[in-house]
Amino acid sequence: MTRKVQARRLATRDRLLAAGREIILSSGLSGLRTEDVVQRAGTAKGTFFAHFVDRDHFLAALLAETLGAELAGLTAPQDREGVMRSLDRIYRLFAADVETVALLARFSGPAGAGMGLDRLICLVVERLAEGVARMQTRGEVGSSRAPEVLAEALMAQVFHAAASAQCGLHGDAGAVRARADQLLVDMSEALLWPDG
Amino acid sequence: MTRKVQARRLATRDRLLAAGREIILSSGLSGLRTEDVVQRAGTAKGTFFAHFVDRDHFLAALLAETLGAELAGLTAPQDREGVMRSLDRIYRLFAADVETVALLARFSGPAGAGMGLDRLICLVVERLAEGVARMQTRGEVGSSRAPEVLAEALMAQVFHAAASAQCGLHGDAGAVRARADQLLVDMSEALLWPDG
DNA sequence: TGCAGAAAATGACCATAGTCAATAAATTTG
DNA sequence: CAAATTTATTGACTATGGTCATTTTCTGCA
Repeated sequence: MTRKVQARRLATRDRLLAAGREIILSSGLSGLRTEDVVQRAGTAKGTFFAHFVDRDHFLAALLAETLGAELAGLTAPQDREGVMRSLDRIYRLFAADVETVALLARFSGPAGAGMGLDRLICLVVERLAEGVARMQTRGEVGSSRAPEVLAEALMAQVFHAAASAQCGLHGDAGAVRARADQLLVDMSEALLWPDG
Repeated sequence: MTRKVQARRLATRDRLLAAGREIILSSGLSGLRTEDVVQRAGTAKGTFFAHFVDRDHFLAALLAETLGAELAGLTAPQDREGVMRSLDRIYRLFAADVETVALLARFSGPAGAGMGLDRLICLVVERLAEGVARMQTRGEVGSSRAPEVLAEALMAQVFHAAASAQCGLHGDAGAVRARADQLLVDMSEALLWPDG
């Protein structure tokens, strides 16, 4: 017989996540080691993996928290400038860390691992689609394509720009970043305003 | 004083790569363990890391070989159908394996790690740009955006579709894959032919 | 209340990527 | 050619993610 989840389990999970949050604050996503997490949370190693299938799923849960908080106030963009502002905001969050890019690549697709990150991305796409749809009715964006398709295509540009921004870990990082910034603008505009 | 690279070193490198190739053939990218590689190549563990900064760089080198061979015959697409054929071909290669997607996310940007994979992607983008430029002169694609931008945006769609296709490791894999396939078509067409 | 069984937690243990001081093999130089 | 120097290789060692049989704690029920 399957019994209900005990409060103890939820408390443990929360302690693990809280520990992870603290560690990330000081060491970043890449600097998080499971050993540190369980020590800080006061649990055994095995407990960690009884709650999260692997380190990446744990990080994804934390990332979803962070991004969720940052993107909570995201509203459907109203105009050209609004779209570019929104995209840039999301892009900056995504490009913050190499691990962020890797986690998004692994978990952000449709039917993701269901740990929150995928749902968060879906939500962002929906917001963008709302904005696009509204602009389509106003004739500011071509109407021959579904707003959902355009919105997802925009997200693809954001992902790609974020990945590009992180690829240049050697060489002139500033130049690579600048190129990625510009790339996002150009690609997104090409998608929504193909005629200028 | 800096002396030239010894033939011995190149031979060792080749043995490592050859070993990796064989292993991948039977076990796939994900199944490759460095221990197996060095054993098969008849070298020590340390030698492996004296040649490749980490496992991923090694895999990237091998992946570049494979993709390079597969994409050697890629020509600039001539028309609408040609573009979609090319994109689909690249997409299928990228979506072949979870590790492939991860490696591309890490190494394929501009100023990548310089181990061949990044150059390969640049080459593919150039080919696409050629095709796009030719179609622009014929008026089959809008001319207000640089062909390089459009080409890179197309690659972003391919990356995203490939990532999406791999996200659904649980659930109905076939349905997830089908969705990713369609997504690529829709997003790419929206980019090049916004008016239908 | 106490017992059967399920859920949760444990930590010793394993797998594997990656390091580095030591050694061997080339190459230059006098 | 022998010593000096640089390049290449080695393998024992570390770091860390992840497993699993065992133990502990909780829950429902007679």
